[in-house]
Amino acid sequence: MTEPDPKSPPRAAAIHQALRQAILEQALAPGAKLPEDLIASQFGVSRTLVREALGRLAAEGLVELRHNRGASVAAPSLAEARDVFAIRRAMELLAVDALCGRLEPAQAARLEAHVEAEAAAQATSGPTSIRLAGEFHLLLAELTGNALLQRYVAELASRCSLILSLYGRPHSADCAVEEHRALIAALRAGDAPACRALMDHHLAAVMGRALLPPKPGDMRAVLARYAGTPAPSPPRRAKARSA
Amino acid sequence: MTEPDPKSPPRAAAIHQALRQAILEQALAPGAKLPEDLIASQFGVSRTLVREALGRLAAEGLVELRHNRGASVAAPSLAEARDVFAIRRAMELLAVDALCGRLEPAQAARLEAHVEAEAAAQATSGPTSIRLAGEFHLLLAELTGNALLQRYVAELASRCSLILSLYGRPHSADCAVEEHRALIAALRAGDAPACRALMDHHLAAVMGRALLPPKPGDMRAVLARYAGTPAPSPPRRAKARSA
DNA sequence: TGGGATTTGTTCGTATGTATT
DNA sequence: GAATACATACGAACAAATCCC
Repeated sequence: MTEPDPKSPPRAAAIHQALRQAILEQALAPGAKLPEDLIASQFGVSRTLVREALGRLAAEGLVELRHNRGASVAAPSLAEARDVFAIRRAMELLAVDALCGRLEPAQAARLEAHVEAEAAAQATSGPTSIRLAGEFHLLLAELTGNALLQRYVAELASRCSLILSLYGRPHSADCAVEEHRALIAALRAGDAPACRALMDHHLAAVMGRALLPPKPGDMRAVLARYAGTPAPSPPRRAKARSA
Repeated sequence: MTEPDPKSPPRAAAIHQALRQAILEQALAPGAKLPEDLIASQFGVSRTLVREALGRLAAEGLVELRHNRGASVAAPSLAEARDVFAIRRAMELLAVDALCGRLEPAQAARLEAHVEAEAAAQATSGPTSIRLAGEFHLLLAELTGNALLQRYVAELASRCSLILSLYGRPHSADCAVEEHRALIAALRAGDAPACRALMDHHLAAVMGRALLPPKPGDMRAVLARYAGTPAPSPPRRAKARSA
């Protein structure tokens, strides 16, 4: 009416976004039940919209939907974590390949401004720092101009956040800023191998944080899983759930 | 209880699958409207289940969902086609990387049996031949053991089919069989560069079919679009519907 | 094992928004 | 340009399944 909204405000998307944020911030822990009725009353809407939002979240892998048994926050297994990481790595390498040597000045400026914001937030706000570190990768995907890649990276990054909240350390973004800076430099220089290596190392650091939780001793076994080789530990079963 | 059905029959999934098949077989042409009421009565269910199915199809990129304007079969632009192809290429290269040199005998046997089925169908049934050619790629993804990769490849292959039905030739699977055989050989030999090159060439052939449609004359204009340059043909409108 | 409370799956009706004459 | 016809968005109620005691 009098409001400047060009599109009508999509109501289901608001619920979707709110639940998504709650999950990623661990306000809703992995495995937590998500009763439709409760959520509906909490948001002041009917169950229909909640259902739709839960359906989308399930498509993104953030919630698990069991027939006649309702929805719950996803609790990915380590095997699923490995799958997600492998695909995220491929997608982000695709992004840097597309950008390497083709970065326009305005795009480089956006990246550098973002990293500066990261550096600024690093000193003060913890949550903001984490959020910005993740959004750097979204920005990379966006700059490729490939909308589908952007969607996939967003989805995969979200699942990574959930996985890190399950298995990982609290995520110290200390190193991330420097690694982001180095990547931008390599992109500007058009050094494709360096770009790939930097991105690879950067993501491997994230993976490592997820896989070396309590005891540094089983690092080798954990890495063996990531490599996909059942080599030195045959009696290990792949059913490691709820650990 | 007495029935062997391990899961209850998900009714929405049936509608989803039926619509999906109808779209991929071009029984529903790109751009065609999909009225909830009509589909609901056709399937003998309420509009709610149809809505859910349409939502999933929209998440897969097979239908477009405009607010307050209903659903229609997706009609991807050439820019979207380029995006989909680029990501599919990365995903399938990831699959061959994971499989190269690690193919177990049973897995290799499955692949070869599939290719033999392709060869057999090639002489007789056209639709079956097309279906099997696509399922070869799904089988590759499945053999990696990465369930998420499998889902993504399935999704991307579906969108590719839709794109080919819009812009491509009728798809002659003649060459595919030989290319599939060559890829299996390279996977067994553990020749990673050859694997990547073969898969790359194979997918590039599919892309090429989509991009050189009726007249070889406007190839340049088409390629210009793919490059992302609006250069030589500004008066073209993107409204090509209901053709 | 069984019964009741709770939650989900589904249907149908109404209001709102869009396309058409 | 306004009124009509139609399709969609959303909500409330019914039926079925699950969970808990």
